[in-house]
Amino acid sequence: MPQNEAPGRDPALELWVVLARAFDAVSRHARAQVTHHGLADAEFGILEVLYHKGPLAVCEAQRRILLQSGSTAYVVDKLEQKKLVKRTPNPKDKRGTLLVLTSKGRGLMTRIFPEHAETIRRAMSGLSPAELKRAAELVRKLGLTAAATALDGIPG
Amino acid sequence: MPQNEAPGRDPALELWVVLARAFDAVSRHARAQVTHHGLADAEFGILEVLYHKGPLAVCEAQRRILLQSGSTAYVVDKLEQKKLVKRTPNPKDKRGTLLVLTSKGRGLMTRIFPEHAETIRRAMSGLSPAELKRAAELVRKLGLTAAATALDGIPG
DNA sequence: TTGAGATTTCTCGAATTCGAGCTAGTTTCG
DNA sequence: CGAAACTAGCTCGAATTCGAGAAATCTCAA
Repeated sequence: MPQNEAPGRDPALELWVVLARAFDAVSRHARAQVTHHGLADAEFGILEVLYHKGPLAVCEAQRRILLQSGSTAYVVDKLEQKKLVKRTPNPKDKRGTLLVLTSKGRGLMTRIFPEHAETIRRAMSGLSPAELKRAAELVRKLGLTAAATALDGIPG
Repeated sequence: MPQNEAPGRDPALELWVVLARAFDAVSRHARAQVTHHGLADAEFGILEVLYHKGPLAVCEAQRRILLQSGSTAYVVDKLEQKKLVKRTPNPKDKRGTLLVLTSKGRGLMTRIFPEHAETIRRAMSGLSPAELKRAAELVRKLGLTAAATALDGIPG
């Protein structure tokens, strides 16, 4: 049967395929580690950004974890129930809410973040430091330009 | 306040962050295009693999779309309801089911796959052909080694 | 041949995510 | 000032995904 242009022929489609696979493979490592501590991926994402950046508006945290606002509200609810973060009014913007790590949340991150970093390092140990660096450059450029390209224009 | 080792310092963590962002950015393009035709991402994934490889066992299709078996059954149900694929018994393995594109399904893919390819190409147009090739090499290597690394070993 | 272990596929409930739409607060600028 | 446009964050229903587990079949070494 005549195979219509195989995706492997097109460099962009090929990269798309390997990108999805790599993301999935590394995700599994990250998820396994994080689940191990009773956290969902997105929960860990929020905690991590607060841990590294300090208190943030919900919308700022949201941008970093790549979820829609409805999902973010759901995740923040969970974290509040677990007493890992607290919502506080944002004095700079009365629309907004500031997310703050509780001491319980900070303690948890202090315990598990190093382990998380080690998990990612191990998952990526197939690339040499130079390869990691080069890959990050290229993939960053890809992400930035893809994000900057208009979503709409369906050709045809 | 003292910022604990910023993720930007660690090449592996850095790549992890940009990888997730790039995947997300390109996904949005793919999703927008595919949604435009009334298909979910995973539905398109199944159709595409059948379109390019011919009839496949459910488990083979599943491996390529990176979903768990429960989710795959759900997606295949949807596609059957839409009369885009058909489940047929697998003569080689009585446990299994073979997925076959209907003519409606093949017609749909013939119409929209070229557009999909163009969408991906456009989303990735920020990289030169040489960069695409190099990125694919590195990211493929990353994905393969990450997939081959044991999931369990939580250090500590 | 046989039986332990692996594979394939599905079901089902729970968890997560999306997406649209709403309210309230903010910004822009004539 | 004041209207229009935008932003922040939420709710809610629908869609999707996961994860565990069951049933059928297959594999392969003893």
